[in-house]
Amino acid sequence: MAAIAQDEDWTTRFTGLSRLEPRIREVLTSRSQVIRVPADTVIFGPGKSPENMLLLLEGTVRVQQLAENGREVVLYRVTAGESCVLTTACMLAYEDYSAEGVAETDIVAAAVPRAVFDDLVSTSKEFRTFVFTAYSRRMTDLFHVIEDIAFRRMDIRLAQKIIERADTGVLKATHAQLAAELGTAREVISRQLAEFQRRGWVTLGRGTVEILDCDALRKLSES
Amino acid sequence: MAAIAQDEDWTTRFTGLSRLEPRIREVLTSRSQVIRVPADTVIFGPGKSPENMLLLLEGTVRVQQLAENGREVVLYRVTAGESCVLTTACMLAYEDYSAEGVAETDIVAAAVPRAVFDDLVSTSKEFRTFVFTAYSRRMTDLFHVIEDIAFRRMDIRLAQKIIERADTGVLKATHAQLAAELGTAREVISRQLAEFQRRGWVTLGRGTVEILDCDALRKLSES
DNA sequence: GGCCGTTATGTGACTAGATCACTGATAGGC
DNA sequence: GCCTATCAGTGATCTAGTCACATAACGGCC
Repeated sequence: MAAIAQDEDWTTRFTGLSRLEPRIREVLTSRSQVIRVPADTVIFGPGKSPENMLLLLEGTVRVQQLAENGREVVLYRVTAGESCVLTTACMLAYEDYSAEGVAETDIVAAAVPRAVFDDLVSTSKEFRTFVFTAYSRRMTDLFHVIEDIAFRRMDIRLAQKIIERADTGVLKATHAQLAAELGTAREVISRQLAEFQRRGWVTLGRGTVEILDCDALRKLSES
Repeated sequence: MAAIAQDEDWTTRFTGLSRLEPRIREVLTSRSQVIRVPADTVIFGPGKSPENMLLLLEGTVRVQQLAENGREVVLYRVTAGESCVLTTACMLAYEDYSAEGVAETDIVAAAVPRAVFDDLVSTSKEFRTFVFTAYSRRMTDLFHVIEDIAFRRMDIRLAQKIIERADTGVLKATHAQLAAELGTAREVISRQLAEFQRRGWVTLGRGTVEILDCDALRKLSES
């Protein structure tokens, strides 16, 4: 996670933008602004549509759906090198959505103004492909979320999530946070984790889940 | 639902395309082909990506998610005057999706070849807006589906679906079809409908649900 | 170190929903 | 009038979500 140099050509950090014609690259870098946003900032959400399309250079944005009763579910994450299409979506059209994007870490992003975005879409085939690919990927992500929620068992989903988000072998998250990830209730997570611990797959601590038997978790998550 | 005249300018049927410049309109109509597809045809799906973007002139396309265990859930419907963005999505990029689109009725659509689509996106701001609006709308639809599945009770969702799909006061659908709409099991629907009938809100027949008390259903669906 | 408010987790009882394995009912074709 | 789909009803059982709590661990602060 290298820092961004002041005049670095960050376009090369995006798969899909690497082969832009120099002229387009110039437009993109010169007419957009690199911004920094602290962790936990709400980037967009009901009643807060951003002016710009964001291209994430560093950090991750968590996009989640909120329900009236306070429960949540994570839809997808935007990581460095990806664009936040939802931003584009509400920038260009529809506003009636109930999802919000939150900076999960401190963030560095290129903010591309609406007009520049439109210009680039119309003049660069590469950029068009980049944008449409981003849309498709998100759609696909949403399909997977729907499939998971509607048809997969909680234990399987939890095992999967633990593996996915525990890079070091220890996952730092409370049961409540995991519940919000998966769109379920905290008690459900507590009980499932207790069961995993009983089987010797994990050790639980306050705010942590330590993986003992990754293979067992993986096996469950693939069943 | 008037028939399509052979050389009709169908672009006016689409909100968002009505103010196209004549040159663009000409490109769109002359370089795309009006096709007819019988009901129940799979328009796209895993392993079947179409060559063209479809603009629906008549009929509806049901887009649904399939699970391995045979269960399904309806994601959204594309109606006359809308475009099938998923088609665009898989046309332009990503292929790994598990949703499929099925002609729910006989269909008349304008098939816009990939090259023409790309041309139009780059040359017409109106067309761009049209495409992005379509994407946003679908995204929003998916958010609602997720919210429903994750957080709303089955009885509420069923009441809502009955009202939504029973234009004449009688809904023609089997319990299994309603279950596939809502992503649940047939038995769950049968029991819920039995309860609605017990309360005097509907009368059930083989393959039909007749609404007796629409207000009661609406009240439930809004709670 | 002991006190205290906050946050995190544990647990029982209950309701809703999903699954399984059936049975019974009805329409339509012959 | 019979046969065979297809459609609908039902009990038992399991998983998941809800509610109402009881404990337990941490992080200051005196």
